[in-house]
Amino acid sequence: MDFDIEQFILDFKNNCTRTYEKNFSKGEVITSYIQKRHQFCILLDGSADLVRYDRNGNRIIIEHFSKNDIFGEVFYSVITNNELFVESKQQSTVLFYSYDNIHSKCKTTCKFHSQLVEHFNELVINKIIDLNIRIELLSKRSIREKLLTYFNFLATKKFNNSFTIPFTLTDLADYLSVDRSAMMREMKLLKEEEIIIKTGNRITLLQH
Amino acid sequence: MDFDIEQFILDFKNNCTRTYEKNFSKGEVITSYIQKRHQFCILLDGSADLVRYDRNGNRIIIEHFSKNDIFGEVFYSVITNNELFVESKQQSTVLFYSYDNIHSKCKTTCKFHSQLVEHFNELVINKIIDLNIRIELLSKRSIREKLLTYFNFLATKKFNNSFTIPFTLTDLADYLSVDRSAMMREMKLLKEEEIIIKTGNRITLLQH
DNA sequence: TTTTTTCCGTTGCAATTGCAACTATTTTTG
DNA sequence: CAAAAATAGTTGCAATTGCAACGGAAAAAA
Repeated sequence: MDFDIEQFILDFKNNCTRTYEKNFSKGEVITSYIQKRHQFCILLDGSADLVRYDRNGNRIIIEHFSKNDIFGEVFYSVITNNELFVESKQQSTVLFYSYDNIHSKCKTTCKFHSQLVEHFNELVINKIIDLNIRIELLSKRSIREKLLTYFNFLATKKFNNSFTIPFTLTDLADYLSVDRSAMMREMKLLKEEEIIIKTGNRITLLQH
Repeated sequence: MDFDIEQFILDFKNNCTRTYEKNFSKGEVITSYIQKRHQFCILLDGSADLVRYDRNGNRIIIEHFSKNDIFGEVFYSVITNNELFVESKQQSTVLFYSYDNIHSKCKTTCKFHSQLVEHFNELVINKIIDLNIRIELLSKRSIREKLLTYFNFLATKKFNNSFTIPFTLTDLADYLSVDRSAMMREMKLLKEEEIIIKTGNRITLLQH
């Protein structure tokens, strides 16, 4: 993101009358995308997942949100038959913002809203990048490839071959859309073949 | 799309000096997303696929484009390690447009460019919807589910239980990221179990 | 600090899938 | 039109994966 998101949020909280803050504890549903709410949310603190449950009861994690991430139905409108939820993964604080039309400026002199209109494209394009990463992961044909692609992605992001998985392993399986036990089996093999070192959620990628 | 894309393209071709048209025959690469080109393309006629080849030589079809679809690296920037290509699937005509900064208006009185800035959000949000559909498909755990989800999607789009697959079956397998022969086997089972009727590329979904 | 719940780690087994290797059919091209 | 290329359709077999069902460790709640 090219602009200062921290300052952006501060301006937002101080200047916009259409916002409110709310706390959520672990497991609570922050919002759902069943009908249009003309609202979006900024995660001020904590973490949350965008999830879907399909007819077979499988849970799919579409995206993982952490501090300062923005989510709202503008990014997901008219997608699927299934219902989408954002679930809090821990004690989280969320800033809600309601709008009539996201692309038109507030009548009032709301500094935040002008900034929003200005930077909306950036926000959206960041979403697109996230979605494309997810497609790349899901399009891999084996669990091994999915894991290694994801690990490589995390390593690149951190500029380090050691990193911490931002999910529980159970959630990682849902994110990669594979069976958890099968994923654990594959991780075990990756360890045995000395392709990775794994200590809990900390992974080190070894050069082959 | 809320605005008249046909009129939009017409204005574009007639008024903007930064455009040129080019024809492509089947199999030709229209553009690649290896480096930034500050350019995007409108498919005036024909069809094309956005594809990626991974290290194992698997081809993955990310998106399928038909008449009037817009594509360009603004939608895919900074995604992956792999190279992305747009390949023409048949005799196609493409309108190229180069820009310095997609969000700033032309210095000249280019009607097209103002329209573009105005409608860019819509275009991008349509992209997001496509990407989400693809994620939904890829996140299904079995070939059967992927096929049925895709078929349901096509049926919904056409308001009809009968529809034509806009891919060759070989390409459909790449789009769903599954082995072609395994997909064919699954289709055969779906026919035998009288869940679908299949005549070439024409599918009818039967109510269970 | 117990108790409860969630998460991790494992394994046998059956089902699904990918791979390879064909033939048949359709489409394209010289 | 004939030859070549692409696509469709099959099948056996091996590898991978999902499912189910555990026990143990860790984290959260009481």
